[in-house]
Amino acid sequence: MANVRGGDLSRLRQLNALAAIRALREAGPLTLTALAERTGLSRPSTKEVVDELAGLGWVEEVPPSPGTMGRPARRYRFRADCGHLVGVDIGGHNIRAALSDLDGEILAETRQPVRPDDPLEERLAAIERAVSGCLALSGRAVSDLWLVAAGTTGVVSPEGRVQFSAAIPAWSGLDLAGELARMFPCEVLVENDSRLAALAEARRGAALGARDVVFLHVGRRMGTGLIIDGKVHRGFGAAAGEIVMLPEARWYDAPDHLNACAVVPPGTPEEDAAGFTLAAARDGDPAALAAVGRYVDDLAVGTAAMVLLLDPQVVVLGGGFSRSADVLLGPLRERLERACLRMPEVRASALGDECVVMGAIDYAVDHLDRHLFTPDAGPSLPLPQPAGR
Amino acid sequence: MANVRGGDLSRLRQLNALAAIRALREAGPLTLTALAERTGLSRPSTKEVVDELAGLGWVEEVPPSPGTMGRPARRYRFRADCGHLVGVDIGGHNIRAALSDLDGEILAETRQPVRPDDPLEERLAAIERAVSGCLALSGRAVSDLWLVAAGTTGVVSPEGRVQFSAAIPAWSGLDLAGELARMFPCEVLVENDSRLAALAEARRGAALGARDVVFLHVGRRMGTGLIIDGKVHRGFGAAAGEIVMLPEARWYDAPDHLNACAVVPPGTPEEDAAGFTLAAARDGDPAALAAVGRYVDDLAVGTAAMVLLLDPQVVVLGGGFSRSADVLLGPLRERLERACLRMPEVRASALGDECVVMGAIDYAVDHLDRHLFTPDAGPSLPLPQPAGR
DNA sequence: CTACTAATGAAGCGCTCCTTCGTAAGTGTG
DNA sequence: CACACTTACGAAGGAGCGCTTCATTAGTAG
Repeated sequence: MANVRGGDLSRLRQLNALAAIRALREAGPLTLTALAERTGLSRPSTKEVVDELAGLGWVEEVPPSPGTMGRPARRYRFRADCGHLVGVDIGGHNIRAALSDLDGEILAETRQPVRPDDPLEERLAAIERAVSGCLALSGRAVSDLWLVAAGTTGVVSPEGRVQFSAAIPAWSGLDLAGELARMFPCEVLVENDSRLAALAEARRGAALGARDVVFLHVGRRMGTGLIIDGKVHRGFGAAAGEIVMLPEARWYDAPDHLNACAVVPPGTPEEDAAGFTLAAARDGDPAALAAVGRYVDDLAVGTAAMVLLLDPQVVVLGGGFSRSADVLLGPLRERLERACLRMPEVRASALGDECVVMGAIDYAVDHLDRHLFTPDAGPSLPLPQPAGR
Repeated sequence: MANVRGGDLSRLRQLNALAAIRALREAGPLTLTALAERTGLSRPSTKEVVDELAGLGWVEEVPPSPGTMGRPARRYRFRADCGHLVGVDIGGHNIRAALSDLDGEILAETRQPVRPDDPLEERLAAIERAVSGCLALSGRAVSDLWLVAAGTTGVVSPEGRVQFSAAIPAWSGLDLAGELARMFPCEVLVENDSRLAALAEARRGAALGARDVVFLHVGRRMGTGLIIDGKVHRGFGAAAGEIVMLPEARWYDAPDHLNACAVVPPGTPEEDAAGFTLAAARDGDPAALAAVGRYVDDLAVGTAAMVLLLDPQVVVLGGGFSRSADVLLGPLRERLERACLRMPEVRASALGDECVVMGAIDYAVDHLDRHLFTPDAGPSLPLPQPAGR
């Protein structure tokens, strides 16, 4: 049982202000009458609340909608642009950054190519370049940032330290949250990239609206992200989703089936091999199809374990190989049908390469919602003084 | 974003009344001053709130604690006895029922032996007998019941229908929630028994305080229950936790290792066989120890899958075989150490056979808390008119 | 019996929301 | 272009809730 605190009149006002903000964020610009209806307050009270919020910079008036009967009503909107969020995707070959407003609307995006064996400093510098790029593109200063959320490969500790990363050797052991906190004068969040990808698919992608989602990162490396009851599931030690480590789930070596296919030209670097097999399978090549079959056989084992255990509404196929989702989805569904008690929907990622950045943004938005716009949780309004414009 | 409703003064009073109730439930009898401190209200306001709650029957005065300096303060307590809950455990061989007050404090318990192949009517009658027994023992009438929560083996649909039960043949397809609703004039909840057992262990058993818990039901049949973020995880179609169905998890046939051991006397009925092996293993019999080793080998595979996937704080070993936890825990820990990224605590059930009934009670308490004692969720106070005494 | 301690109860104040009503600012029609 | 109609605005008056203050009461300690 969490909060036992009661409150006085000012608390009631705060509650009503929060309700007004939530209503405006959900339904866009609203007239006083419409807002009063949604919040359940009377019009005069609504007016007072809105005036107060306008004074604080959270809300502003927009021109009335023309062509209506009667006296035109003043309309107000939530100023999603009074603060900004940055999401970063730290991958082996690319650093992506995106800047959004408080509603998670993307305002700018950048990409910085890097190499897996780049030294630590170079990669950190690339992160800084990527974010600076976003700020420049959108005409904002670093002081406009309220929150930076980063997703990275590897196991991330609850405190934001990278415990171990197979994809980025120099990354293991790094206090990523600390480095980012040194870089940016605002709060910093760090999460595992697959978990953020899962969140993005659940919030705006292939699993829109679902509260229980399993995200499969299929590619040269395998990974998973779980959304449970609408929230990212981290686990007690932030190590959830690491089913790849279980030999019996047959995930770790699964991509080898695609690499070892006869259709791959000799001498192809390992990182490009699977692409040939998947392409050939799409064209109907029997050897490639067989290889894909063996790959999906393995993929389905770990996936079935997750589906049986969690009974998600949707399974989303993401990661590099999901570009070949047309080749993979059918066989995967077929095997899951046989193995699962209740067949979930199985869909391809709708966000592709943007998945992790989007997820980082959504994660930041969630954090804000919870800490700023939810009663009984944290300091509540009014905190980060929204800029005067 | 859930609730967008604001509220007026009466809402504030409701919030404060709820805060007072929660404080009293958490900390037992409190004086006005103590309650005022906890709720953050002033003393006069607290008085008014308490008076109102006393009028409604939610709260009552208790004698002041003697031997204090100054004028003795009046003390108040939450009347946990103003409503009652029943939990039922519907197993193959036993029907257990328990009656508790609104705080989940057990007031009476009964057990009715049944047989797996009993006809439907007989089993339903046994449920009714078990509950009547509790009512008689505690001197309550069926009209005092606010909520009945039942746990049953098998897959239970979100609506409370038993989809399939291997342990109780006649049970499959039954609209259990409907049957119970016909039996009792109050709200009825139905859940899978392993999930309720998991909840009990997380609330008052071996995993007390943990928010992410994996409960393993080890016995003649295998099952699991998941507590995620403090709540029972059902999954979208209420089919979560059915990892037994996955051949690769090697759970379904795992008990056979114990049944097939040489130490089991020939002619032993299958349901008693494992007991001999576990007992012999405790005495150090090499053949039995080897059989237990093979059993745990299999058990550990599915368990490792769950631990890797969910990263729980605690894994609880429950079910019939958990009476031999001393024999099982060591080998299981050893195998998990090797397989898992972060080793969870592995503990034996603290509640034993009472696990499911307790869980049913806890589930009912949770339901009440959410619907009655939490702001912004459901009808809120005052609803089921608490009895006058 | 007196001093001290701590809770009680009543009175007065301020804040927030509500309802009501007259006024203002548009559109549509003759 | 004036009028009726529609819809929103703004001010005024009233009720409910929580706060602070202070005299009073009911105990214990010496």
